Amino acid sequence: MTFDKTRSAGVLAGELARLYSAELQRRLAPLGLSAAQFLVLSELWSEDGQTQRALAGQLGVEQATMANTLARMERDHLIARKQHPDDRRSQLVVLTEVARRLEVVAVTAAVEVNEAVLEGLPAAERELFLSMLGRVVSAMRDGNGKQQA
Amino acid sequence: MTFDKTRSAGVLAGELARLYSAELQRRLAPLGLSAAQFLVLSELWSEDGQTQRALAGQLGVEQATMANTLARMERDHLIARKQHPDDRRSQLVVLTEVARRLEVVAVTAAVEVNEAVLEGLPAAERELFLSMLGRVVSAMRDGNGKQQA
DNA sequence: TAACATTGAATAGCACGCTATACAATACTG
DNA sequence: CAGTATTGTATAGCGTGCTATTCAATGTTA
Repeated sequence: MTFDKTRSAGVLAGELARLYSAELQRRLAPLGLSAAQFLVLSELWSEDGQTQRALAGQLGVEQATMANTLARMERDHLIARKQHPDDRRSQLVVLTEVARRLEVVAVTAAVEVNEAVLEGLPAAERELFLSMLGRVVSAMRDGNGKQQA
Repeated sequence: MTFDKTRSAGVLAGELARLYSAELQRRLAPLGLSAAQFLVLSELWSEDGQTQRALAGQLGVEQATMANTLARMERDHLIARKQHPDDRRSQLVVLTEVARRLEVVAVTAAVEVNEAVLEGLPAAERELFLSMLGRVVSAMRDGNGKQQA
């Protein structure tokens, strides 16, 4: 009755996630960005002026988590907030000039770190690995393991 | 110049890790255990009476992280501390009776959650996926992406 | 329209990662 | 042996995830 963490997909994914985010953080730190902030920015680079709830939905985190992350990003002058035109509860999150200028260099760094991760596998297996990861995540997201659909 | 998070091994691993740990947490909560605490216990079930530093090493977390986790586990009566026989700086972390009794049911739950993760893939691909994850993690651990060896 | 439900956001409080420090005990070295 | 380095823990402070709660604004409906 033992648990072999070296053969646990969950544990291995957790360790990979920590290693990845440490390395990305190391690369982004000179730009004044963290890994989580980078993900928010990458959504805004695709489409500026989104709502807090929309951003949380895109990245799959809770609204409260996004609220805190955005508060830190506002503090660090990466984003600003604009009144929503038709809903006074809501605000639109917009990029600052500074954040807009970081796109190319930050995306380049992130792409490189992701390539470094895949260097642990022979080139021929890399696509398959990404596809498997994607399928596992999707299956898990639509309620794998939960009784009721 | 965009970043596709659906094809980023790091982002996908992070999401898988969060989904896994939420599900495991859901299963372990009735036992009074969290996912991180389960990992510590699983080390102690293999070998009781380890040092804090040894536990941190086994699980690949920093000493400070382990110190905090152990403090919570002591608070929750899952572990106790015993004087180290030959080193007065150090203590041995030992299981409580309560924690010893949780082994079978907790390991069963964890195994089931890990099986649920793999259900996202056809049976024939599961071994390969675990092997790939393991190789990627190992490569990353021994300084992939870092300049100096 | 008045009452109720829903939605967007903020906040409190917790877990668990991290780095940086501090301190005592032990080990090494001149 | 004295002085210095190393080792084992603890603690402070922070980021980023979570749930639960609150509050204002908006929608719905009797």
